Amino acid sequence: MYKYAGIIVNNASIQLDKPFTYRLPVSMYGKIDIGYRVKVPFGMGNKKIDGFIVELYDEYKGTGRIKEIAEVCEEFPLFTERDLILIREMREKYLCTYLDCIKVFIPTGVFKGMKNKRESLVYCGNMPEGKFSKEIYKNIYKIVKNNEGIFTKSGLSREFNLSLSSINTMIKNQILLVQDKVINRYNERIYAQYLPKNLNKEQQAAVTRVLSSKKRTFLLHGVTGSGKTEIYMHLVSEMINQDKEAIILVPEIALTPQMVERFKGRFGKDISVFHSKLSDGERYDEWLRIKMGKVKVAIGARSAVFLPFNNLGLIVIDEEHEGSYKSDSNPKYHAREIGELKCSISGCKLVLGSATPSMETYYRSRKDEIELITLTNRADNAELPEVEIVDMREELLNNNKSIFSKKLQEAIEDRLKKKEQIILFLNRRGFSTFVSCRKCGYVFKCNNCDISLTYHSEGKKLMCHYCGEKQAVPNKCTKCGSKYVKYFGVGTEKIEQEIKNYFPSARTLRMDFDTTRGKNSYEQIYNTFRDEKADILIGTQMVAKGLDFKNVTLVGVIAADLSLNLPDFRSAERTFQLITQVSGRAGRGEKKGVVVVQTYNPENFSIRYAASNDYESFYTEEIELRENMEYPPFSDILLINMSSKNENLLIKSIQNVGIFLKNRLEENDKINMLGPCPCEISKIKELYRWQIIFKGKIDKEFGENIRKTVYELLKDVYNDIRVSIDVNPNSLL
DNA sequence: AGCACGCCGACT
DNA sequence: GTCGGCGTGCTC
Repeated sequence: MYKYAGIIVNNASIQLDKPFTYRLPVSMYGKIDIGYRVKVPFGMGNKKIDGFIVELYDEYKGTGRIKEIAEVCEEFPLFTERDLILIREMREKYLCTYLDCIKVFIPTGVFKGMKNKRESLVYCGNMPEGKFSKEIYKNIYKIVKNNEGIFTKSGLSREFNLSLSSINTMIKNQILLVQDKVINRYNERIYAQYLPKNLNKEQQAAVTRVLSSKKRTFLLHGVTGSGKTEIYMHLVSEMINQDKEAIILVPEIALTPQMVERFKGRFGKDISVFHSKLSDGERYDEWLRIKMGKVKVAIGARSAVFLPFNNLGLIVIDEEHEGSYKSDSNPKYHAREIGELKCSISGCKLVLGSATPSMETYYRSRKDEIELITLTNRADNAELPEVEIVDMREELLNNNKSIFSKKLQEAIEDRLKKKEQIILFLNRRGFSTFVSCRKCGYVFKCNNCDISLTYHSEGKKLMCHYCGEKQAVPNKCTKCGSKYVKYFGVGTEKIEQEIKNYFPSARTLRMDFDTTRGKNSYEQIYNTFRDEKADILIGTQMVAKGLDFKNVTLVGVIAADLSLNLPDFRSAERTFQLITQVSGRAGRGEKKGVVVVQTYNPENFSIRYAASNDYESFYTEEIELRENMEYPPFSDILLINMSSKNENLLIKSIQNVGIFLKNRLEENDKINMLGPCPCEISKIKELYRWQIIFKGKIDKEFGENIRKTVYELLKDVYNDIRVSIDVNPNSLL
């Protein structure tokens, strides 16, 4: 019989990141287990705080004084022993605390004392006799009889226009009864059915391979439009047949309405949808529904990978190359890595899908750690679009100073005439992306960040895209006072204006961060374009993902180089992915699509191979670069980022850390240290930013060492300096 | 992270 | 002689 428990207390301090031993009161013997939440007295004041049970033992051999657990919070554990394995792994891998890792398994509602929502529903009681035989009471009774247990008192009075006081009188005399019932906060809408489609041979083969192979992880590499969603759905159906459960991860649930609609339409009440707009209560209810085994399938963004299924058979990660699968707050996990860990712990399967797999994943499929399944055809035999690269330097030589090449202009005109639709992609919002003085060259910068300001024509303000600060439009240079302030660089707002100049009759829609801020604005834009009430959709990344419009036959990439020139080792990969993804929006119906890619680097390999839809060649060239430079997948990167409002203190502190770690690294020739140096973006929201990068084989021992050293060295300046440690970060900016 | 303890200066 | 400033160190 367990008499003692190791408990992680709910306190975010790293110094408390270890189990504390508590005694179980006799009344709790045999009643609690790993994963239970309890209240424990903690500290000198014995304040009651939350704790989570991570260990259980029969006797206590230590010497310190021991306190007793005060109470158990829920009658069920919040995480399982299997989850605990994952919690331990995550803590070591991502260099964070137990508590960070525990919290991802638990909906926030639990900590706010969230309970099941109950409502008092009205039922019929004794027959209305005596003074209740009056018509108004009989009428109420009849209505309740027809709607027993459906409405609350106020609901009845509202829906049927009944007198609330009459209802109350009837309740008092037990003509009507009231009973508490747990209700689900989640609104159970019925969705248009989405029936299974017949799979083509390739799709069928993919399903069979996933189900029959002994391997656990699969990469479904299929061209855009190859029908990966339908494969996922067949796999999920098969799981349900086997009485197993499935999780579908999508990059950003708000941007994949089609995928969500299809899954809802197919799996109806068996599916749970997690999106960021759910309230704490709704989230808690859905979480509980899954825990109680009432739901078979969940679809959601990266955190859905932690949902408490009991008999998980399948995890699908769609568009696995997407950056949003990496968390940027602690634990800084990657959903793909969690998926794999989960699969090895519980024996389920992991299917990664992408038209443009990440270098890491494809590399591993080449080494046969992952089973590669390739889909070469579009599902309903639609042809891949034809892609043309336009050299914008030549446009300039031919005296075309517009942002549209001649080719693109002609193509737009042609589609407008044919009443076909167009998507124009530019990975930058706003009107002009920087404002500069022509006399002295001064570039207008944000006061709080090391970022040049973007001019927004809506609102006529200069805006910082990092902190959101707005400045009035300047009429003279802040530095030299000259009046020659000019606007440079093109954003989506400018494209929209230029389209209006060139094609005044065209109906345009803009889809970017600025136009999708409202609650349903994304859906509105999406529906308007789908219903063909607009001709041209202009947008940022948002238009590159998942959109499936049959009438789009032209996609224009306004400036393919933008993502290429970022000082980040993933910029070529990102460029290839973006161009491929956005090109895939063209020609999804019966008509063939055309893509025009405008660039100043037409010979760049990522642009060239994206245009020829040649993933293999892109991979071959890029992987060689990665190997030469020792970047992932040939190494790990550990990023220590420190920031502070106090620049001097920051530099002093990080240099101190740097010297210490450099000395410690001398005996290790497998790891390189870069820095300390200022980050590429050296200031954000008044915080100066510096970083140290480690490149090499980062094992758990080395990671733990770094973590301890950094926190130890910084403990005196902890209030003034923020530290972030990120293993394999998304970017190094 | 909190919170109590403790050791100094300004005040009734 | 007391109130309260925040530096220090511990939390099963």
